[in-house]
Amino acid sequence: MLTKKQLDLLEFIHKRVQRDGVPPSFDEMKEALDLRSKSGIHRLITALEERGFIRRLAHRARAIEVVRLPESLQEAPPTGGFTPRVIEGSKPDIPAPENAIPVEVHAVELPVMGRIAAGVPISAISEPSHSVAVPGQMLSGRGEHYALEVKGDSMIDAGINHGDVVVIEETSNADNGDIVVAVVEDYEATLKRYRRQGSTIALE
Amino acid sequence: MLTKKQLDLLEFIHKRVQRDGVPPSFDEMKEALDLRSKSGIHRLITALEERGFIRRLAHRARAIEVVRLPESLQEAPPTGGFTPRVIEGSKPDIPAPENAIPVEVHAVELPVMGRIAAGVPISAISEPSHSVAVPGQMLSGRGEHYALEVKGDSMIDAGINHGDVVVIEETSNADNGDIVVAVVEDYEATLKRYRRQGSTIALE
DNA sequence: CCAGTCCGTTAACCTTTCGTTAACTAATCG
DNA sequence: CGATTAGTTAACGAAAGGTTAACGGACTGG
Repeated sequence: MLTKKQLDLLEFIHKRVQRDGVPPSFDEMKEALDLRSKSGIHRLITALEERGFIRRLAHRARAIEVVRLPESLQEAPPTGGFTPRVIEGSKPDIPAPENAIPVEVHAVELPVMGRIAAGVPISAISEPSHSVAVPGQMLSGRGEHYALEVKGDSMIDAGINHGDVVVIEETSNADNGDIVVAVVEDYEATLKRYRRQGSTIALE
Repeated sequence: MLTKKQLDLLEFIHKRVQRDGVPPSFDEMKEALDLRSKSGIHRLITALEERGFIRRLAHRARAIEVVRLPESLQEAPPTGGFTPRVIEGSKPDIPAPENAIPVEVHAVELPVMGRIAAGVPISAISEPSHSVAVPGQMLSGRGEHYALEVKGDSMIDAGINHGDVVVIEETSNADNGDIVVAVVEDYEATLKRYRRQGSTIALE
């Protein structure tokens, strides 16, 4: 996903944030990568932002935030790390009630069918890649549900950010203002807000 | 699902990402598969993408990401790790497998302890009001967890909106940049970003 | 045998990445 | 306000990387 340079820079930023709590300035990054100019940094930053690894505020000094790390930089569990693999809540001991039917299941496992762009359509809804547990409260009871991972920030106004997982309800109709999955040309999918005027449909 | 060639390429890409953190270029893949041309790689890559094993950004250098692996390449799960499996679609009726232990619980019910302001402190963390199911992926494995409902929009930059439910991990220390629950005067709670400079602590 | 798929190859072509210089604009601070 | 610091943009060339079209061989299932 990243070139060597991009990875190097990302790693440097991450280390600095960890150490100082403050992201480095362009000049500091320039030094770190042994460049003679900030322009190169600017371009790398842009590439990292485009790929969803960092988020930033234009024109603000040191306004860079590492959003996610590639697997290769993931911290080792020993200290301070966050290990999403171990499943352990506060009440891990569900005492397996003998010959009891699981009365109320408050969560349902939904398959994550792929990634979807909030804005620009990207590669299609494909095969389930993995699954997430979703609180029963989020399901409508009608229709099938599945999940998609969101790529990009263009639905940020609706509180849908890059990396979020959205739960989709399959339905045969949509109301004005609903957020829908629009499938373009049978293989590209995108998240849009549905709006109908008379007989025409607008996807915002 | 995959041809031998496709599998070989997928395996190679995966190994390279594991080893270097950087996906291989077309030329490198060409070498690895002992081809004389990048075109073949291009075709294989397209096939892999079509089948949902990789994801990529067109025209971007090394912008390939392995999304999932076929069973034949699956790594042995490290002790304590877990491999999320697609269990269920929408149907909440789990057939109650006879004399089976609930081996893997992918969700945990967490109590919602009240509401919290993102910005201005509001009424305290109180009694549990109800509970939500939370995907196991969101828990860290250490410490107790509970949930809070967010009121207000001042953490919107961090993707935390009004009405969201945040999952809190109880811990004895915080790192710079972490978002923490700050309790003021023993009864008011608020969500802030933690920042330490030398011996002083700033809550933004 | 034909149609269809997979695969290897050549070669031209286009786009991105990268380092660099230099000028410009936006925030910050006294 | 003016000086300073920090981030932004344009432009250029070289190198690296990705895309496309076209030809042909091997194989498979009607």
